[in-house]
Amino acid sequence: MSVTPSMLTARLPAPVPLDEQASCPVSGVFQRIGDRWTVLVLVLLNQRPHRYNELHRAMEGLSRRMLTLTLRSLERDGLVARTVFPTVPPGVEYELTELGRGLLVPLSALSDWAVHTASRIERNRAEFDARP
Amino acid sequence: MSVTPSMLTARLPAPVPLDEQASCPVSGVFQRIGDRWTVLVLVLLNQRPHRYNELHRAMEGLSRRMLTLTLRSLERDGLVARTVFPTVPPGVEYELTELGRGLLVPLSALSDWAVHTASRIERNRAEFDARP
DNA sequence: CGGTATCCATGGAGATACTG
DNA sequence: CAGTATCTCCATGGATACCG
Repeated sequence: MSVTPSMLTARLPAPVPLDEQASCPVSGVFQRIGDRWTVLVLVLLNQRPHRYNELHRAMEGLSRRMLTLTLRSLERDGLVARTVFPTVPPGVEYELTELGRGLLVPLSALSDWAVHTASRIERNRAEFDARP
Repeated sequence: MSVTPSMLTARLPAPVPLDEQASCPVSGVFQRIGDRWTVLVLVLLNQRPHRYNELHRAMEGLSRRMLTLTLRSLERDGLVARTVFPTVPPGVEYELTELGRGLLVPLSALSDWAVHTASRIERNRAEFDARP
């Protein structure tokens, strides 16, 4: 079996509300890459190209099914390029495209924010949870 | 009934993988605000403070239940401040905190990226879907 | 007005087994 | 090696009704 439309849309949250995306593009991006694995894959591929099983080994707890789904989705958007080497056994390499590398720029800014505010947020949560 | 821990954690994707967050802070942020509504609420509150039902009316398709969950989660993290006016009937206002406004900075960068690449990604998807 | 409690359907995602 | 197919579970989140 090849890649079916249902496979590719399976991981999307819901019947994507188009006007919401239009009114708020950020929301669209977040729903697109805000799952458990996508960002992690992007970060790994930003370091260097990876083989399929290399990615699988690098990410504890990620099933092959979800890895495939995640990679296909990224490939569909043109954020990741998939290259097959017709060797025996076959080898497949994944790497970021120019578009994908571009996404990592604002993502890095977000990462910086997360690192800077992590302890602050942790305190806020503890404080909130301790409230009557 | 007051706010229970289960209510607040209910919307989190899963038993939050702590070491993943540590190894990749971006992933943590995304899992935190990558749901359907959080970013939308943040954007609305960035325009000006809103009352509860004002937010509810502004967002088509958002149930009161999810609005409350979303707001509580943001309040817990200290991204949003909740102020009760002891009037009759009671009024509650939500506004961004300094921390919350800070988050909107990298979020804007991401938004710019999304706007700039939207058509490109749409083309990529159409192209991918048209492949044999 | 600003929530909360409960019930329930849906679909996201893990486990497992199979294939070119 | 690099996937795919199927089954299954349960958390996410909508609908509805009630409350201070």
